[in-house]
Amino acid sequence: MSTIKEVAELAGVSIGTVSHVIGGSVPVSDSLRRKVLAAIRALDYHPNHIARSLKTRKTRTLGMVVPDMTIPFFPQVIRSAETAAHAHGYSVIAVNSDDSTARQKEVLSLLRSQRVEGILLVIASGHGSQTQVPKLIESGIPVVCLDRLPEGIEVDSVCVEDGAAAEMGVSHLLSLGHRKIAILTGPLTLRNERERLRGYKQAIERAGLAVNDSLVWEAKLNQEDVSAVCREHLTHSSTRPSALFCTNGVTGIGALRGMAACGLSTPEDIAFVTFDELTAEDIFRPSITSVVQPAYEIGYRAAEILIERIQAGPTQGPRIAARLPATLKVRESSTGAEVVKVLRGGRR
Amino acid sequence: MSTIKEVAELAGVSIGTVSHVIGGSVPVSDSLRRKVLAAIRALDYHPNHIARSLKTRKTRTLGMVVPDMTIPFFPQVIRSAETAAHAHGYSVIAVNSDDSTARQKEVLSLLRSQRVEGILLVIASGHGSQTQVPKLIESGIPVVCLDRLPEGIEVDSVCVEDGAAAEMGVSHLLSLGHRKIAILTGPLTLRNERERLRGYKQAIERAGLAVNDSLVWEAKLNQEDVSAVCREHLTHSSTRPSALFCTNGVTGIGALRGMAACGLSTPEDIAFVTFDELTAEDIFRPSITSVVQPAYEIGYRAAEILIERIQAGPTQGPRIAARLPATLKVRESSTGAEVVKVLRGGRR
DNA sequence: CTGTTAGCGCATTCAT
DNA sequence: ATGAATGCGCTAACAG
Repeated sequence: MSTIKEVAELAGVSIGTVSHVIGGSVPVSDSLRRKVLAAIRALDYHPNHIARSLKTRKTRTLGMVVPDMTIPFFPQVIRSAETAAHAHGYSVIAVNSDDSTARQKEVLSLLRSQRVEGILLVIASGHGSQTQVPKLIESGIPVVCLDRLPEGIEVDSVCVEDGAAAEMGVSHLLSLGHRKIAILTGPLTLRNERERLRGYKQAIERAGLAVNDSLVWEAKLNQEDVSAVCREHLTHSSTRPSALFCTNGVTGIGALRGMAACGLSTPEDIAFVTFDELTAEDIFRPSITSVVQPAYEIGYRAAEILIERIQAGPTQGPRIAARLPATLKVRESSTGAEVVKVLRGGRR
Repeated sequence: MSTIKEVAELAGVSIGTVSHVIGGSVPVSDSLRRKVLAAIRALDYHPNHIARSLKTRKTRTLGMVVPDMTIPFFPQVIRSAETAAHAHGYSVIAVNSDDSTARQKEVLSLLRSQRVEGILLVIASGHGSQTQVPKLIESGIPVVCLDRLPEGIEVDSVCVEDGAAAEMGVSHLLSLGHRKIAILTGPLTLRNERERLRGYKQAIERAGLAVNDSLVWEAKLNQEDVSAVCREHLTHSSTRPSALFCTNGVTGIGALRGMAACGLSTPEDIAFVTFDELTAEDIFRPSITSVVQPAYEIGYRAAEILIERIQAGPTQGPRIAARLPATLKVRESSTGAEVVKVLRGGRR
């Protein structure tokens, strides 16, 4: 791996000149520029970003932490963040936290050591407090939280309008005549899960019904736990709800599995609506009514906000809290029919 | 962001001593170590990897290039590679090439500038030659190719036994009595697509049939093109095959869409088998018979091989070509029944 | 055991 | 327009 020095020698100029033609900021005569470019090609020279960063104190790199890239929602967000970053000359390095606060701590520390200029963070769902975040921000590394927002921490954030989105899904079930609607959430340690639960309650109460706590089910974000919780609540037909609303894709898939395990199917036995799309709904049956998040926009906006913060410097401007509307895609799991309607969530 | 110097000052020791307690290689007295540790905590000090890397010429980082993380196969591979890397003290930074050779060139150059110690590469499918790869290897950066292997280039590789896997899928259709079996491949510029096609032909010929070129369909890796190709071949019932084999998840989904657009369904009108799983097959209908790749193992092995190469130094040992067996999951799209059988691909 | 020092490769003054 | 010199933060070799 050749260095700027070798390029300079081969071109017969000083390293300063080489640096100038690479940087482009300082003018260089055409003859020298040509020689330098030739030498660069001859040596297959690739500037050492490490050294450059050490000098300039800029890495042009964003860190991104997600719980688990194999959950389909996240690759979409990462990719759009990458696109936005790229448009501003930034790269993004994405890492998994395994949805563990301990591991999240490790990767944040790693990202810090790598001197990323900002961090896009989807927090882990464990109980650990998110004290790292203010530390990061204090120390000059802007953070934008996506999707899942931490408690009581001043930080820029981008997510869907959780409450309104959930309310939209549940209202849809109510409008279909359902009165006994259960909700299956992920860990309520996550604020967005609580928000979605709030939206559910609001919809129920607006319909003049009372919230029945025995219809509020909480599960961890893994298939086993979700299925177990479902089976526990679905075995007895007396207590069974007529409809089920799931607050995310993981609980959504798990619930369908749990229902299948109980010999129940949707929409025949239980009407079903979930956050997030589970599959190619145009092909597979039952097609599932979904509250769809604007995943692409969430990632894109988050990266843009982050880069703006970076470029604005450590200004203590007001925190940005972008809330994007979700879309309700009505399919047969709720209606029983194969009609597909689309409702846009209102921006409020 | 504090530096080692500040830590040293606060602790009242030299920067050498701080470096020693961090590195752990050189013994330090307990009293000093405690002081240093306290200073580190007090300052919330995070060692600058940039500076460290510049000095040690090691980044402990692997680069990984995939065409598109939103294709479900890739996040699995990335995650397992990350797991393997982490076990050896490495991080991985994954980037998308958008399946474009031009963009791939850019990101490889970027990765090189970032001085990653090795690269896991899933090549783009365009026509561009992969001359970058030998350059990378020559210059001391080991490369392991996954999934898609470049032409005529000496490089370590890990992928599924493409030919055998395809043959297994097609043989399954033959065993069901199908005689007019079409194959829908991705770009045949990709060797693995050609290998899968070879497996198809082998199965057909072993059954004593002749390969009919009009049943070999090729499409680009995007929904529009795949659907168009399908519709073109499926509209006339006279030329319609009784079964369709798709060589990857993208053409698989696209084909199902194309079939739906022609008013055809599987398994009733056309038996269907595809590489890769398309959805949660235990829940949605039709469940699709799939040739399943060991995604986790592919990523894991690839990372292990790469790290071994890195640690072995620029030895010119023999190239490793790991070929992993696929699994055939028989479901209703081929059999019409809801039985599920599982056949393991033989390791040969 | 502890401290001192010389670069790692590069961008950037500051001269010329 | 070009070049020489400085130092970013750190590790490793060495001296004490």
